[in-house]
Amino acid sequence: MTASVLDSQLCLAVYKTAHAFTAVYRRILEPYGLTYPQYLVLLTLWENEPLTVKELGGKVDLDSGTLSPLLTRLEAAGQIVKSRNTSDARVVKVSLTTAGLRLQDELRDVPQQIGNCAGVSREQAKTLLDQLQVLTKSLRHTS
Amino acid sequence: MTASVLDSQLCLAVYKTAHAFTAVYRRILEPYGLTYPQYLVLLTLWENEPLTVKELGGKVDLDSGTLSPLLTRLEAAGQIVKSRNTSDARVVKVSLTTAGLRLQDELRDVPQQIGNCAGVSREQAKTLLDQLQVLTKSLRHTS
DNA sequence: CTACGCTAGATTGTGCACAATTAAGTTGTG
DNA sequence: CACAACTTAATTGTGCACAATCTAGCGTAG
Repeated sequence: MTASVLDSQLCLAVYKTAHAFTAVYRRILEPYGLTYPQYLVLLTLWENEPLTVKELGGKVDLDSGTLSPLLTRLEAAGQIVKSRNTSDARVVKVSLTTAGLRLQDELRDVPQQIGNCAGVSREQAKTLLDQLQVLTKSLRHTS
Repeated sequence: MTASVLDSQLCLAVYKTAHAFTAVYRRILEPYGLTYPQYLVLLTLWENEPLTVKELGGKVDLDSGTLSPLLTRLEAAGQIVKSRNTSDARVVKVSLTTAGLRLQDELRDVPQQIGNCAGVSREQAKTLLDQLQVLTKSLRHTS
């Protein structure tokens, strides 16, 4: 087997692992009416609220085409509020509502639940994480 | 840092690596009018043609809700043909057209190109692959 | 033969990903 | 001031992911 075929398999494996992860998140988050990307956005806001759409997009690696409708849904669900900046009307500021803040506490056990399902040791997780970050950097650099 | 937070980061890393990979595939496959999932379907057919929709779905891990429209697009693009089985009219057989077969040769360098972009050694790729497969199995088992 | 249950695919509806375009607002320069 | 260049978000269009439902066809028990 050549190295390149291995790389193709690697892509497929990453692809399938990502789906397996989101399936687990879906099961856990479904009772709260959240998807994994929405949860990611909330995680980011819990740490850094408030953020502009652009800042948020930079942190979660999503552009306005994905983020705009996602934020609209989160706002409709009552978790966040969008407001135009007064000094620069191009900028939209995203803040948490009381309900959105409360979710942080309600979802505090999610990482633990994910950890249980992943079932890898701390050392394995760290190693895997490092390798994936190197790989991602390499893929981004050449594309 | 707790192990569970590490697992959350691991999910995010997998998620980002998957996107980085598909971005590379997108760039490579775009001249051929193909997406990564479409390429996966063709890869499978090049090895096993003809296949039923169900067999194909089992191999690429996609259900009919995703596969049906994808196959419709591949058929519209002239790469495949769908035909009802005569003995059991519920079954749809998916075959390659001459153009679809020719693509196998035109795309023979794709794994090599992916390998160049990934830039990992054969040993690293193998290790990573194994770890991801174990992780995926664990995630599927518990969800 | 009829009815029930099962299977294969297709369809519908919601949401994400992303390229391309648009709209609105801001800033710098003549 | 006028206006071109740039920035921020939103919108549009295509395609994937997946749950839920629907339809058609098959097979068997009664």
